[in-house]
Amino acid sequence: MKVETGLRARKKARTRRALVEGALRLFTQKGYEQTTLAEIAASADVSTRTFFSYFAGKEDVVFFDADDRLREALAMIGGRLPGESVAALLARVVEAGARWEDDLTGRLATERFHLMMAVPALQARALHLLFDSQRRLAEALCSAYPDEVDPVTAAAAVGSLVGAAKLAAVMSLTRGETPEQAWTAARRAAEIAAGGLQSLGRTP
Amino acid sequence: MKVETGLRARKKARTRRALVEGALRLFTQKGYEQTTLAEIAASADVSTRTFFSYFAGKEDVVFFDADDRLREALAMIGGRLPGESVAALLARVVEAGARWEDDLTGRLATERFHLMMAVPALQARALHLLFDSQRRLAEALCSAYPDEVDPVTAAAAVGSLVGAAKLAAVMSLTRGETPEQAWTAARRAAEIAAGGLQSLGRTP
DNA sequence: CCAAGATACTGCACTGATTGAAACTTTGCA
DNA sequence: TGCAAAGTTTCAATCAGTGCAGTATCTTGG
Repeated sequence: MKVETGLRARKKARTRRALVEGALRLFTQKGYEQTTLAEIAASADVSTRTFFSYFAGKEDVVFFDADDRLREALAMIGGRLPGESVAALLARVVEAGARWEDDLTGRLATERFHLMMAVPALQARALHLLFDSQRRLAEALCSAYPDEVDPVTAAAAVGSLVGAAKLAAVMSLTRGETPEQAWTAARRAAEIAAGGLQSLGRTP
Repeated sequence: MKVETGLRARKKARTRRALVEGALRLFTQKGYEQTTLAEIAASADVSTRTFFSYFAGKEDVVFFDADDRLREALAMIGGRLPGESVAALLARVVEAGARWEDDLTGRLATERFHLMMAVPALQARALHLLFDSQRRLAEALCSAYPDEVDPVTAAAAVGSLVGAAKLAAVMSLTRGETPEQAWTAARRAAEIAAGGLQSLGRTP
């Protein structure tokens, strides 16, 4: 896993970033579907055809950092602290995800939220990515706790936590709340999920 | 909500069914992306344009019964038994979903599974549909338990249960297990999620 | 420093999904 | 029967995505 450093690699990185920035700017300016690939490519001074050697499709530009984030989460699970419980580990992973910062990510996070809420195609892509991530996280969890966690348990743990958090966050945003409130809702939902549902529906 | 019965309505229903059957047959025969809308339309003796007055897109044919199933689930939540706990109600809903039968649904369930596992576009659509359903189920849950369940709790309950079940099912299928085994995995995952994750990762 | 060889970029043609508009046909009903 | 609504078809246009062939640009071994 060596870090590329040649001229070629630097140029690629610059173009990639130009594509992301241009695309996100255009998307928020004129709307996602109103923006054509030709315009995005033009904004980064490459041909339309070249766009596809950087991203597999129009939607993927928006999730340019998904790979890195997943990689980080997987690394955290792989390097779990000895004696740490599954719940505690997953809590750490979620927390790290919430804090993720990055030149682009930080600056564009809010716009991306709005885009995702507004554009069905992006919602679908987001869910798909998130789901694939869950699958890989669950697998990693199995490997990290080979004696204690079987595949179904791992799926239950990851799916339940992420499922609860995601739904709570989106519903919060749909209700018109701020991204901060959404994060709070997500954490609370994750806690509820972690604690189990048995007690719900009878006033405590 | 009256049931249409005229010639017009019967004809529409017949065409719709023809489109679904033709599409599913072609999909499993030659593959999803290898099948064009023109072929699907031809298989039902309508023009390509007309296809779009029955379905919003190519992917939607595959999920022709999603609406009905959601409607049923919402009705069950709306008519919850007095005194029934959230967990018990949701368990009933899941169970009813698992038993869903229908001329087409039953016959095509397995093929649909295979398609969904194989075609990314369908996975994405499925997740999106499922997510929207979750959102509406959570809202219904809020209304059904106005005094005991706030939005975040409802999201946590639905998201956690569905998230766990879905991930477990898909991972089971990915592992090459049968649809029956996948259902079993899903139920077990849902139980684990319902019971909470606190205890995981320490040998019981 | 230079020639291969590998990579990346471009233009072009083409398939196929999706949409809008206008003309036409069928069905429901007075 | 004859009109209006609903449903279809035809036609044209847009745009995402893909395959291909040729060109331009790095990287590397010598």
